[in-house]
Amino acid sequence: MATAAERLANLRSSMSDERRYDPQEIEPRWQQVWADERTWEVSNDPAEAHGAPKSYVLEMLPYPSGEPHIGHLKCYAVGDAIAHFHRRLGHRVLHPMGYDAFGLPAENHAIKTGVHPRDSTAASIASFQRQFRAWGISIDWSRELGTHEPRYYRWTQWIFLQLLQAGLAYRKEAAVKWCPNDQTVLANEQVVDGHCERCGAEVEVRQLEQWFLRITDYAERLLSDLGDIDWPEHVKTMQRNWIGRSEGAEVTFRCVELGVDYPVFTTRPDTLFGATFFVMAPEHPDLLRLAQGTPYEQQVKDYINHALTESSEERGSLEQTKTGVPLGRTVTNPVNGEQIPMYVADYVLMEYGTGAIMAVPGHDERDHAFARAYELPIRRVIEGASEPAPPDFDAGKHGESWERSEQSLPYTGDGQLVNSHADFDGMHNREALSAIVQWLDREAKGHASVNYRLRDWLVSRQRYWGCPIPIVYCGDCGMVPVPQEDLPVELPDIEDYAPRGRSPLAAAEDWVNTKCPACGGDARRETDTMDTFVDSSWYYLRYCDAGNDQAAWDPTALHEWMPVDQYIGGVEHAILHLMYARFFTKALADLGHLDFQEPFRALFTQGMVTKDGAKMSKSKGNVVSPASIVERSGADTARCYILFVGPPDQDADWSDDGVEGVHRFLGRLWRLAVETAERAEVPAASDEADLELSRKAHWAIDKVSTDMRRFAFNTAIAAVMELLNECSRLRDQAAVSTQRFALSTAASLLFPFAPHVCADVYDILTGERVWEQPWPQAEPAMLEREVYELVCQVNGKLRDRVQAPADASPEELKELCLTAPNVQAHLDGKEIVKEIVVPGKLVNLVVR
RNA sequence: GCCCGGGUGGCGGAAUCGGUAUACGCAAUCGACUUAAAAUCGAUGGCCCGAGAGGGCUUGUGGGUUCAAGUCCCACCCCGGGCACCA
Repeated sequence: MATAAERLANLRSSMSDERRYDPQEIEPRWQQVWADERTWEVSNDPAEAHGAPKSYVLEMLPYPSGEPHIGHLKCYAVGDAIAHFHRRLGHRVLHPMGYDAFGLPAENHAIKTGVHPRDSTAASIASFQRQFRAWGISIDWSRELGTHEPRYYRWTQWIFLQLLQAGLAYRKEAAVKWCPNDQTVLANEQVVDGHCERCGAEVEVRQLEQWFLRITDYAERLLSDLGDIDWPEHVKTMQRNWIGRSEGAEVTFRCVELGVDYPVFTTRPDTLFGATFFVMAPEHPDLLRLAQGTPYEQQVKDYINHALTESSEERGSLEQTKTGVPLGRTVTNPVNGEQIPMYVADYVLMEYGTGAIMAVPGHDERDHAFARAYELPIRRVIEGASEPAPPDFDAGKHGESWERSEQSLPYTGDGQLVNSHADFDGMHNREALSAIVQWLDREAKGHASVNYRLRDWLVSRQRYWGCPIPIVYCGDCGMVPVPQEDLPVELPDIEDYAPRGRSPLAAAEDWVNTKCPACGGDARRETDTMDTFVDSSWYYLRYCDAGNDQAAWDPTALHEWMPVDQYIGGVEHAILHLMYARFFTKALADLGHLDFQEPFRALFTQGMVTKDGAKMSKSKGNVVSPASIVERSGADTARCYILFVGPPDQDADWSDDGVEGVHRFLGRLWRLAVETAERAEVPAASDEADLELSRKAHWAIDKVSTDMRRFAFNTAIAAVMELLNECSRLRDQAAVSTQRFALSTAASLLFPFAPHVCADVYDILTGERVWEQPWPQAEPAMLEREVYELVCQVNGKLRDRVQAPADASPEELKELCLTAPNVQAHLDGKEIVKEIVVPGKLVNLVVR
């Protein structure tokens, strides 16, 4: 590499009259330096840290499909800026990269084009690698991984077996979405309006044996530990809603005829006296037994069959009128001994609570709608103090008694209990709630209980392109885990990976037929693969010790780096990925493999990039390719623009004109640096201008430093623009040395956003490497001024501005304000009734 | 329906703790350089009135608190996102 002086000499001879900012020349040159010297690699050896604090900066790993898009550029531009900033603050930064390479899109693409997913994935990964290098992202490439590589998924399988051993993985029959045309199970995302995304056939529901992970065991901790992490509030709220904790009671209703107890979960035990019927979900296993021998037996069978084949979209529709069928049986309401009729209805969900509910039509909208449809009794048991009158209420006719009218039901608010029991009537419902639960507890008819919306995680996929589940089925031994030393169970390299009936792997006879690890007899492999979200639930751990082929990780390596200090990614992962990763961390910690509870200490979610206000999509033809921008304007321009256009956590609209503006700015910086580097040392023509430029540089250091910490990259870049504008304005008045200082400071501050041109500018001006310099420090003295502009207001309106000494007393400031010419004009004989003096800012005179 | 974001010039946006609204950039207009254009450099710029000095108005709408409100409070309108028969 030529020295700065040699390069300047070259520039002089090659472009005698004009220097052009040429990112195509600058960017590869610096990328080469960083690649040759492996600048961004970091070791796990704490001895090499020299006491520097660690910082793990991580962007969500990309799903390699096709070319990187503009959203990737934004994500990695944000992450790289933070990584660079932390390095310059003296931290040891881990900033790795990998690929979430298994999954349905690659497989569907493969089925469509006939290219094997292995090949299309490899091509896409190569394209991501090229782009990441071209963007100049500071990645530790020594830790690169792909979740589809056996050396990675060997440990995914190991984790699965750990969970199995701990009882956190289990098999259960479950209803899955089935496309009768493609003969395959579909993921929920592949079902669009009840139809197969690919062929359009109507989707059916099938009962199949599936693998689940017991995330529900962790519901409470996943909820409560949200308090310990620095995540955006809206993401935490989404997770809270998804976990959906409800407090209430479990209450037992007995079917005397059959002698069976049916517990229900309710959040409103205070309305128990208003329960006038009882409803079970169509999937409830006892329905046929209950209906047997009653006049409703056939109706119940028909209803169940119909309900189970209906798609969840149809069933879930709120508009749909409530349907159901009586079971011909009754249960006893435990609080008053009433016999209430039992129904089956599809508005009750089997997966929540106990799959059965007590129906209180007076105080629940759904139960009310059902009661109206089937003419069931509706009883008021709570009276609100300020219930709104029904729209058709006529005060003259009914007096004050409308509250008791059935017209105003259902009422879901708070109030006093009525029509319940002498012990509870008149009580406020909140008090009655706990009183009734205590009573139930004493009578052994119920108890306080908590329910969650969160369901266990269905992880099996009947698909080819995924991590095989390391299980073998033996005729004699049953289900046998593959021993750890036999891992990985490699995904066989089959040609016919199109799904037919069961998993495509079932057709790979050589692979499926195996020996039982326990008894050595004939056995068959599990043919389902794992959901891709399993692969990405632990990759951040593997980066810490990516080369380890003896274990998933060495605990000391994790101890060194985890948890991730700053995680960056799109909000679209607010629930699934971020919940699964938290679950894995907690489960692995419980199994003694980790010594921390939360994987991501801080989270930043970046906004979408749109074009003309719309999401970019191939069908709209409004896709902006990062590669073409980088080719035309350079990576520095592309990265800076995407951060300058607006706050990075908000959506941003792409504008080609805006890109031009940023490109001009970088060009101005570079040209002014080259010109200044060539100038001989000249003292300041104006000491005042010289000081002003120095001050502006220190102001920019201060401004950019605070903006970096609050992810306000747009205003940080604006501050460097202001500094550069000042450099241009004062170029002939300030000393050349001050110019050099100001320009190299600009480059130093902008380096996290535009690393190539800033490395070049810094080198040209100083001969030093900017990434090896500590982050600049503003001198406090340079941030203070001896005079400032005092704002003079009369009655809160700005009337004048005067120069005020920084150390002036409030009295002096008031006097200064009074002498301001335009203030005088507005006082004009009026009486000053109040004076507000805010030193450093303004004086406000209130006159009458 | 419920829960989150957001609404500021022609446009993207700034205003960090209630204290100069419109930083920075784009687009625009004018000027310099040029035979010319591009590139570059310099200047102007919220709206209305005024020759100017200056004045009035302005942060989705309507109210309120305050010496002072884009910022706080109340009510409403619009846009975007998440969840949605979870008992």
